[in-house]
Amino acid sequence: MVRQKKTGEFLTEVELEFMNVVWATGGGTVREILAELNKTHERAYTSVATVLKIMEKKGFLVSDRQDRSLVYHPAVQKTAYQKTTLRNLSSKLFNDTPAALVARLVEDEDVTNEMLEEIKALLDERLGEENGSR
Amino acid sequence: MVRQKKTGEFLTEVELEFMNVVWATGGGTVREILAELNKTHERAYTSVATVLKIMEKKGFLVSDRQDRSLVYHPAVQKTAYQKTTLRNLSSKLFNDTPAALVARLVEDEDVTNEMLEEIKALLDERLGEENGSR
DNA sequence: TTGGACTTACGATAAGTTTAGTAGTATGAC
DNA sequence: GTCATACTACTAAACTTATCGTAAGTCCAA
Repeated sequence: MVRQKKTGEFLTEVELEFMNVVWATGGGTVREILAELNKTHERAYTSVATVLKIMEKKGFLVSDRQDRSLVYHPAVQKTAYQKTTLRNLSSKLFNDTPAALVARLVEDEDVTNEMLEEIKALLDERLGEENGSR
Repeated sequence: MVRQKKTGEFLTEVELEFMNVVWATGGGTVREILAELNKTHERAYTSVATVLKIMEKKGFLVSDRQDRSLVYHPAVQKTAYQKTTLRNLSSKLFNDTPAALVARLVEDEDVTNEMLEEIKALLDERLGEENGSR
């Protein structure tokens, strides 16, 4: 039987690595993105160029031409992607209950009390906001 | 160049679907797992058998033989897998700051105030626990 | 003006994913 | 004993991912 996986909804491992660079820097030429990536992991120029092209086709990047070079920019905001990813994770692995997700996060010994307080502050902020607005 | 992706650390889309059945039921024969899966998505018997075998090789499942049939069981607890997944997500997409993750979660309009209160309660529980224990 | 340097486009390759067919083996009914 | 049944093992096909090489075009300098 023929497959037909709906592709491109989420970033692959490598694509995410690329995207993090683009998000952090705001984008740039293949050469510039390559330079940034190679700080942690050597890759050939053409490898980077190919992946960037694929990412554009998938809608994660846009490009415009400056001189002879393509300049890539994010087409999706990091916050938006974080949101869809969390929503997906919540639905696929946490039964659509975000509280369960946070519960697991909170269980992690490596999460410090400071972090927890920080998280609590965020919740209070949102809760207070809601009450104040109605 | 040869690729050598470190495979099997995380479940694929389909594997996660399978694993959710195994976690929910505690496991069973290919026939039983197939029956459960086919409630939402028709698949051939051999497709299911193949994926289960791969998952065993990857270490997500164990099997023992009962009569002629293989009976599969989870080799990894759901909570443990949730934890590694969250840790990975936090590191790759949230700069290793779980608070940022929760911030994005809390922003989601579909997360109700009840859920938020529930989350807050979890935090208080863990924070109180820590204080009491030292 | 020609040759190097740089660029993108395209193709190749190897491995992983997802689906399912076929073969071979064992069991139980008749 | 033989035949249908049911199971696993093996194979394969189509597609995605990740890597990189080669070709072809453009531009600048000697």
